[in-house]
Amino acid sequence: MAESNKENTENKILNAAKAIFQSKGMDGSRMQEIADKAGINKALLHYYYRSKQVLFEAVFSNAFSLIAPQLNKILDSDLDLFDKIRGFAKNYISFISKHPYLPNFVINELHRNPGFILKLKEKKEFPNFEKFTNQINEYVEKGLIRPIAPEQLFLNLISLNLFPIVGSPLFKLLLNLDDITYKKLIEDRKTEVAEFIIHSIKIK
Amino acid sequence: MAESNKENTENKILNAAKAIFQSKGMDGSRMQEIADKAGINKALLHYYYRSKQVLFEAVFSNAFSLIAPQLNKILDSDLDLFDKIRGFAKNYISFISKHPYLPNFVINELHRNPGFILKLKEKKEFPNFEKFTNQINEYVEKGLIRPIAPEQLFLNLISLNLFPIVGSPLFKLLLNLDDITYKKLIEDRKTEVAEFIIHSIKIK
DNA sequence: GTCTATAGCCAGATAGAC
DNA sequence: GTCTATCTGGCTATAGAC
Repeated sequence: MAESNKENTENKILNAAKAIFQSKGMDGSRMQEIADKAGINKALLHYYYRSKQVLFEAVFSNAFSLIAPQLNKILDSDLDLFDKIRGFAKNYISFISKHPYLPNFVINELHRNPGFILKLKEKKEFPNFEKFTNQINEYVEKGLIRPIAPEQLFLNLISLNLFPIVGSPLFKLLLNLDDITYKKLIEDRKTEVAEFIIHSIKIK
Repeated sequence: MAESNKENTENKILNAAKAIFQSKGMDGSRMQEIADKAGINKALLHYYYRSKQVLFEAVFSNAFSLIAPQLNKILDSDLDLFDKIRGFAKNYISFISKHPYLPNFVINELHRNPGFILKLKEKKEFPNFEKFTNQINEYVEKGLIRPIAPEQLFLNLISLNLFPIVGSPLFKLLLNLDDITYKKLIEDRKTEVAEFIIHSIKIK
């Protein structure tokens, strides 16, 4: 029970740590709780990861590395701009609905520990905006869309897709909606958001 | 040095607690740090607020009660819909730029402690959507804007305005922009966002 | 590799003098 | 009201047996 079990335990730890850290953050998480969730004890947790900090960084780094490829998959594709926007809304909302803590987790921890920013800048892959930027400028020149800064369009695209999910507890409260009604609202956005953006930029 | 100083100390405590809690959250904040920032010691802090939890709830409740009136001020005004959207973008981005931690703080703590949701539902004032909803439906009927669910327009309005500020560390990293360039991008949004929305819904 | 037991520290809370 | 000193509990981390 050596090698294969080691893999097994390590995976159990990472999954447990991911669940706990992503929902409670670094400060709100307890090593004991992670150990319990992984079905082991604290000492073994420290045997695999010397410290809470090290374990946390493994989880954070992993979480962050999910984001960029997911963005690239669409931004960097060969689709027509309007289909790209439609595909992004449809896929990204599904993706984030499955990992609803991810964006807030990353934002919080980047803020809590700005040191991460430098670390990430060194090693990680970032989304490649060149194709997306070129495409937008090209569409503007051809008179297919009205002039807009690619960065602004990107901010709009992400904000419209992510924030209603990230901020769902707040929105539910403000709009006074129950879970089911709100979920339906989000489901509708898989098409709504794309149409909203396309209506805004497309020249008829 | 009784009454007047009590007010004074209590204010110093609340301001210090607000600053610490809103940037570090409940779990990441230390009573010692709040005491230091208020220029007093821990014992006095506990004299005014029996426990960390009580102090935190005072700060949270106060933070939340800033949000609704700020929304109402515009949603519930007598402005033309398009001016309302323009006014919202201009004012709300300024407001949030001054309190950048507020939305995330509220979202995180609502998630961390869902008990707050019930408490808030009991006592707090919420934004009044009736006027806004009626106005949208009226504009749709008159053929001034294309059909859109008022809730979706609300989500779009808030998301476009808030998320680029809430998620600034993430966006700076993804777009690889320095603080000054990003700040300029946000500044531009005070007019960009409104035009983006109006282009999307207005029938020419 | 995995466990039990415990060291050592840190933070919230209180006692009690002034 | 405000302070110094201290209690108490909980949490990270390690020692050491199996």
